[in-house]
Amino acid sequence: MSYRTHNCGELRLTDAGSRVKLAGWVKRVRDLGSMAFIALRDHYGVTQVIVPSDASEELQAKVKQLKPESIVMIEGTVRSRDKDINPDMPTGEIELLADNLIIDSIVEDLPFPLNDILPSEDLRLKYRFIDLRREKLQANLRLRSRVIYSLRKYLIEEQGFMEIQTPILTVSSPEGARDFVVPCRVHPGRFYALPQAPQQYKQLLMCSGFDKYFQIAPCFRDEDARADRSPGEFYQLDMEMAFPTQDRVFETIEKTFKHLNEELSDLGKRMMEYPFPRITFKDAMEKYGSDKPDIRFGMEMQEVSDIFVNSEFKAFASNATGPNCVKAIVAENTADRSRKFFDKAEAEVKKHGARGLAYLKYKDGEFTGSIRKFLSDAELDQLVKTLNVKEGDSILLCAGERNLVQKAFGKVRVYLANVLELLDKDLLAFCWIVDFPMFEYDEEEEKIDFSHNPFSMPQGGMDALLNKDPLDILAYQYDIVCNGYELSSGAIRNHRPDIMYKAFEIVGYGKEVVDEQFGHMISAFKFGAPPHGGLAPGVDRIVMIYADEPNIREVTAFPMNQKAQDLMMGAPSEITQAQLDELHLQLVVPEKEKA
RNA sequence: GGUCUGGUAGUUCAGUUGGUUAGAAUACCUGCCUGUCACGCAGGGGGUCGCGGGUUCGAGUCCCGUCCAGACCGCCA
Repeated sequence: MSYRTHNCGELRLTDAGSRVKLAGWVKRVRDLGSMAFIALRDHYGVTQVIVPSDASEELQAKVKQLKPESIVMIEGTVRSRDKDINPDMPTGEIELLADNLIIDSIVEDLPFPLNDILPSEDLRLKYRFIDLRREKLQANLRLRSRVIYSLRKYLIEEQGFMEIQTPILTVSSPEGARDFVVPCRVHPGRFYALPQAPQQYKQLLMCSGFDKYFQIAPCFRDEDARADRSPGEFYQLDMEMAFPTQDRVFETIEKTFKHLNEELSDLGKRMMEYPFPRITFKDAMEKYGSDKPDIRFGMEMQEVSDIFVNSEFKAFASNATGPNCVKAIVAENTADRSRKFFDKAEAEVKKHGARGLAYLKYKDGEFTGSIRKFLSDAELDQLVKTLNVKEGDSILLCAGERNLVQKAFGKVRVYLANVLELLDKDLLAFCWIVDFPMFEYDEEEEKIDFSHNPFSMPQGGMDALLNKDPLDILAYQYDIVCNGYELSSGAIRNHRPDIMYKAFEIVGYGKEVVDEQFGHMISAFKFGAPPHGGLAPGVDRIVMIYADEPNIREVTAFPMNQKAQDLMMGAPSEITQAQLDELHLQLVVPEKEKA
């Protein structure tokens, strides 16, 4: 006995005349009276089954019982559809002439139909096992599997990496995100933590003498969700190399992504630039207002403060010096756009805290627009020259405190790209953001703090820590970005205890504190730590980009909702008093959270 | 923790200035139908308009509160 001889996606005209068995889900029944058609679906595709008018009464009666998503096994003969082929289906040239049909299960009415109109997300997530039957989700998860397989195969076979599993139950760390903690039966009052990333383990593996490590690593962070960020858990391609330079790390990753893109060539994505361009953190902020810029399109912010230092236009002159700035974006071929177009762009900067947005349209060699009358001819000439403005372009200008202008105006840049349809979904614009500052001034705490990762090697090493203004020191800290998504942070690590102590001293932590919080790391570094570094690109985000999905839940089999609940399984859930007792736990649940 | 948008039939949505018995599509049920492929045709059942309160002769619609969802900010070394 067998359930099937073929799957629902493989029969072709050459199979005509064969006797076959198919099994699957009833996608749809089209009952024409004495004859009926059944669209039968499985993981591989859809095949049309015909129950002819001369079929047995028993068979015809069974067809009447079928509902969408019923599970059936159907036996019959493959035949050509002759004139009635369906060119939109891979199996559209044939159909299965049924003579035997077994209903394995008749289903209840579905909570939502499996059509192109998506129901609310909480309903989709509650019945995820049904939602996952959609072709798009099946394709996304197949793609995810291909991505992971390709990365593993290439890193191991072509780059000499090895995959090592690190613990899921580990220790809580004071740095970074909030930990998920796990109580412990045999150690009352003590907790494991789930790893935010296998960061320390991979560094310790380098100290152990492994040369090139990677892992498709689950990571857990108790932080709030975004469209591109799961609450709770996600997967990283976690990597680390011994004795690398920053360039060597970049080269390894660039080759890995190039290979991945070749493996996925059927998806038609092309890399904009290879090797990936490098943009300093400072330049990224000045030009794009973001450390994860989408560089598929231009429209960089340009500095025009100097033009307005002595301007009669006080709104710009007052912002042209000191901590403030005036920046410009040239939007090509937008001089014919309506007032509304520019008003909406202004609403966008205001949403992000800027005071306003001025604009100038350049048409027939003349400027018009909101601030034309306040500017001198000399200033306009300089704008044209500096910005290389062409006939039909318009200039958007934003003035104010530099950090604020960068951020708000940068959002307008992306907003405009969307409105002007400049985003090519088949383009992969990878770039490296490099030279992150090691330290920054924390306004609230009124002290110097690490700006990103305290375990990155400062550029210039000990000499820089001893002799430079801390705020001028850069780190061997980098991000890899694609199409505006941060795929990963990474760094050449600080593997020298003396440099580590000194770096922590600058932000006000004594040796005792470092020893107490990072003792095992420092200890390992004292017994022969090689220079090492790496990064950890997010697997979910890579798949999102290739699947053209703006939401991470569309590339995850069983995602949680924004509030970090699994609506299907009901997690998180209460546990019994007996479980609490065994774990030596007492609960203090806030009144309003009680069920 | 905050901001914005939304919540009306199983599902997706419409619902005008507050005014008759809250509509459409789809799904579901019944009947008809021999080439459909989103099959078609005829008929039928299905609603605490998220919840609570208020204004009003009258509230899906206006006001207040509250709950839920998503996107964003904070947060994410």
